[in-house]
Amino acid sequence: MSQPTVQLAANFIRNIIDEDLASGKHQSVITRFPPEPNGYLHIGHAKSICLNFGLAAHYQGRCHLRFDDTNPVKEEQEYIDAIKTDVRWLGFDWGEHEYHASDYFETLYGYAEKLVEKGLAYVCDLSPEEMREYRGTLTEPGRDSPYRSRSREENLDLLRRMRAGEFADGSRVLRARIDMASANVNLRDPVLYRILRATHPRTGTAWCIYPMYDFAHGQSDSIERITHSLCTLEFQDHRPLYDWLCEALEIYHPRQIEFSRLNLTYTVMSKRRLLELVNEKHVSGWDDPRMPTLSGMRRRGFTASAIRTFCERIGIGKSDSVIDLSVLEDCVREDLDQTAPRAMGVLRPLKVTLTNYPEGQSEEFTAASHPKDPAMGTRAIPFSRDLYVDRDDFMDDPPSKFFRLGPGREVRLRYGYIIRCDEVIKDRASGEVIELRCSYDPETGGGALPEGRKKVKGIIHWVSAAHAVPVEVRLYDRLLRVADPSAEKGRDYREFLNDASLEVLSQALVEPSLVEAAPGAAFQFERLGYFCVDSKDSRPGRMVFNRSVTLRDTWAKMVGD
RNA sequence: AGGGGCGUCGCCAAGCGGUAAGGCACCGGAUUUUGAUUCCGGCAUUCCCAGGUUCGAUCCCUGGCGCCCCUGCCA
Repeated sequence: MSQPTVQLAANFIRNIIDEDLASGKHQSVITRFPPEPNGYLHIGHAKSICLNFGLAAHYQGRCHLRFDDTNPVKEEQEYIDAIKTDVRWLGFDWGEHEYHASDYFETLYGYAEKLVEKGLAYVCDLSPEEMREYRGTLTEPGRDSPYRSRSREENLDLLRRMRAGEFADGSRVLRARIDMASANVNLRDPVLYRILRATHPRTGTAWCIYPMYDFAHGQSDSIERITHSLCTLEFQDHRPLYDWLCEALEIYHPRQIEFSRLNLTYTVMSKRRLLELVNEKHVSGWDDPRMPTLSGMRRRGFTASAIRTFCERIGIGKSDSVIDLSVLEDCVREDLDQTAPRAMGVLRPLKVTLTNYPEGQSEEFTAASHPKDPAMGTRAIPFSRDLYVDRDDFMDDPPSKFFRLGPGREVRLRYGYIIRCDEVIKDRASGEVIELRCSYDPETGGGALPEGRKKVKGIIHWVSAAHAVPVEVRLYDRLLRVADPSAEKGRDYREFLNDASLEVLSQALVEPSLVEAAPGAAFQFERLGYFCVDSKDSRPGRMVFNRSVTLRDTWAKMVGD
């Protein structure tokens, strides 16, 4: 697999790398994408993936895929597999460089003994509650643990027995001996190892002690000779510890650089919240098309290319940001406009009978699959007396600017004839419009416009009743009703879930050329939006289409959306 | 006086002492058998505020103000 070309806009991290290369500090660039396999990847991860792999590609270095698998109680093989699938789908290749922090458990343990031998770590018997007490607060210094002054010999003995499984879970920890009075809480003798009897997806029950993030991440970076270790802003306070450990251990010292994480309007991005949405059944799963997960977006019909473009456009910085969903949607439209074949589909069918078209007769029109790309070919569209158009394209009492059907109004059927609405049939009881009786102009087939005939402004899509394929269409909308739930102080994002985020249309009809469409295939339903065949629920006899994104709609905007 | 960050157009974001890139959004207009696409044009005399240094400051200094993160044996 070749790396996709990733355009990299200027950003402060590139500036740092340029300086490091110019000064000779580094000859090449090695980055890494370090997910914890405790959930599915989301678009925020895509930002990190594109950054890390993009930088590696740009500087002709390399990027490792490394699983930060140091907490077996939360991590699962299912997530490891899904993460690899998603990174590959996004278009990146880590080659031989797949690593796991668990690959380094033995080395990491050796580092722990080294720290003990240098008098820089000790085994502490404080309970979690006691430790919290001793830690102090943000404004008050902590106090030294009574176990802080154990001898090296005793610490080494205790550490070895911790590893050997002689102590109960949670009864002791290994701590770095730094400074209980530090203004940076992370430096108040942070825990390095805890006792935890859990089956690890890769190491099974080989270990009963596991290193903490702070004692695994930087060390793994060091082992892999990562030059620039990029992470999100919340780790800034950990950098002094990252640096302290590299110095104390006297090992290769990568540079940690932090950037701001991605937030998108109308959704949530943390794995914790996404897990909640899944567990509480607000969505159908991690790959629900409303989820900001990569698997959800893929199923929604967003392309890897669009997501890469998005990650390039939003840039990299250090200020808290919330990116407008429209940026992502624009990337999706930009990509799909070029690649998606056109087709016609009617979402909410309204019957149209052409009173002057012979019963039993039919004909075919040839339609281009793409208005600008002849190479995409054409398809045949059957036409007959009985048609369906979308209910949205008819108004009983339309304003003059409404260029569609209404009593006495003329409109062109896309690729077909101009028709005029002669009669509106309503249900006697409900008053609902149930049929339009129209007449067609035989001189106007396939877009023809006879001399002297005035052009009609409106063009609408349609399907032939006898030829159309009944399908299910799922319309998706924003997950939340508010743009930025974090701005709603003291309120839970679940209060803002959008009840209308999924609308299932079971009566939809599509043109017959779509029966062959494969799962995942994307189309533009003309005048409506981009749709793809659902990769999970679509069946040959009952196809399911997901709306990826609507087309821009200036009419909807005019009438006030 | 707890520590660490951030503050350039509605949302992102370049900019690194020489007189405010770009994208999205928004507003016009042209083309159009998708009210789509495409195409033209508009959109920060101003960079959180106040002082200072300088011939000149968004970029340097000082002092404010606002927002975010940190007290897991999570990552």
